Amino acid sequence: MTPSSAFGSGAIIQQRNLVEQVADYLTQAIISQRYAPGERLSEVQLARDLGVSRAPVREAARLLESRGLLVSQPRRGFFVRALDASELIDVFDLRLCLERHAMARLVDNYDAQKEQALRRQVELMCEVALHDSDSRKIEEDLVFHRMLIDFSGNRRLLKVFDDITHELRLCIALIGKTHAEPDTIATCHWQLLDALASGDPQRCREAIDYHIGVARDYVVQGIGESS
Amino acid sequence: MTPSSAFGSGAIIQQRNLVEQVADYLTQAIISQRYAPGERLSEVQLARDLGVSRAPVREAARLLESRGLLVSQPRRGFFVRALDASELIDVFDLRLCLERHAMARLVDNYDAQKEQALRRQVELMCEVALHDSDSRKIEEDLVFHRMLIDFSGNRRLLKVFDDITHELRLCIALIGKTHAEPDTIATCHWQLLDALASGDPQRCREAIDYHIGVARDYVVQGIGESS
DNA sequence: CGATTGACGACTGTCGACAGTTCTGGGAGC
DNA sequence: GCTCCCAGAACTGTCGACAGTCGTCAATCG
Repeated sequence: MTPSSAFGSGAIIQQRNLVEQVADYLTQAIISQRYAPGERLSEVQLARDLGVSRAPVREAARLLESRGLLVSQPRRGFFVRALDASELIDVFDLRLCLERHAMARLVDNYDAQKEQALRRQVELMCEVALHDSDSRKIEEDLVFHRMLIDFSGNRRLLKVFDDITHELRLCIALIGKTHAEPDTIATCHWQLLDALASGDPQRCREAIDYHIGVARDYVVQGIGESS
Repeated sequence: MTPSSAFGSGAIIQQRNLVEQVADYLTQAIISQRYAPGERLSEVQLARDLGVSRAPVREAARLLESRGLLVSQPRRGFFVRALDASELIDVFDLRLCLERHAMARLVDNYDAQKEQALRRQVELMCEVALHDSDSRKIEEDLVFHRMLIDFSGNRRLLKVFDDITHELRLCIALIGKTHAEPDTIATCHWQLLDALASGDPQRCREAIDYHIGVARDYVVQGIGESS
């Protein structure tokens, strides 16, 4: 958690995996919109700024490309991913696809331990919603949904979710709006837990459809306004 | 430098993207099991064999890692992905998740053009099933399912499918069994088309559940035998 | 005055090299 | 004979350099 000012201006970084560090730096820079959508990134410039060579920069950029934060054009380099409304809808539709499936699998092997873990996370989210920053709220929300998918038991599903998580953060950052009010968040997520506890697949599906639908409409509306 | 003849039919390396070529070579080598599951790949060795430097080999390996054909361990290098039964089930469960969603979306905007394209593909598959090689059959089957997802209209969904396609090929190769008989293939896929034509979401869901379920059981049974 | 072209600069794709780490095989010790 | 340890080999992570390509902008031509 040390705010590596070493990354600020040409300082030398060592010790840990350079690729990982560069990837983290780039991810943060893109999410926080220090790089504008569509902006071209120069490998040489980046390498100079970070005090490393081009090799780790290239690898990190490829990694972020696979995560959907960058796009590459042959012989032209990397560009910051620019999401239009249509792509945004697709991302949330994919998210709905994943979470719907996870809920269906989860309701079949739901137990007290999982319920307690999820319940504690929602409580944490409610707490965070009152006091902390927007980004913290978003992170805790993502943690909840990641748990949902993790508990479904399909690791491959989780991997896909982890990938789109980065895109989701970008989406949320792009529209620049906070999540809804604390009580709204609470209500939405308690509904999910109630549905799971009921053991009724149909009810689970309706709950998650509503939940992701609300989030999607919220984001789509937001991008409509900001563009 | 040394225009190695290691590339299939002595093709010249220059001209096209080296990374892409190395990735294709590696993909083929892994799918065709010229590299055993779990086998370690040496960057230096590969670069020497292909007559290129390590840089494109590394990038290609990273690409295949993101596609699930290789796994990397820090400071130890790349290893050919070894799939156990559990991971295999997860992959097919993810596939079910994607295709189920695609069917649900597709049935809402189904039209004559899409129906005709799908119908033609099934006819091609029946034709191929009679005369061609196993790999060709598998490829045409994947083309059909890719069309299904493409027609659903969600490009992001398609990207995930394209990713797991490589894993699917690996799964199928690992169990070393052919697809079922031609008439079975035909029946299964006509059922999907019939369900779509009926416009009934429930029927679509049952059809795709059955279809992928059969494929999954087939592969899981296969890997149980081979291991 | 507008379109074309050619030179300049910047950048990507690719290469070989070096340092530190991991693996391997043989010898010493028990 | 078996185990442990150490030296050499091999490998990955990282670096700087070079060549070919792409974009830019100004000079030239119609």
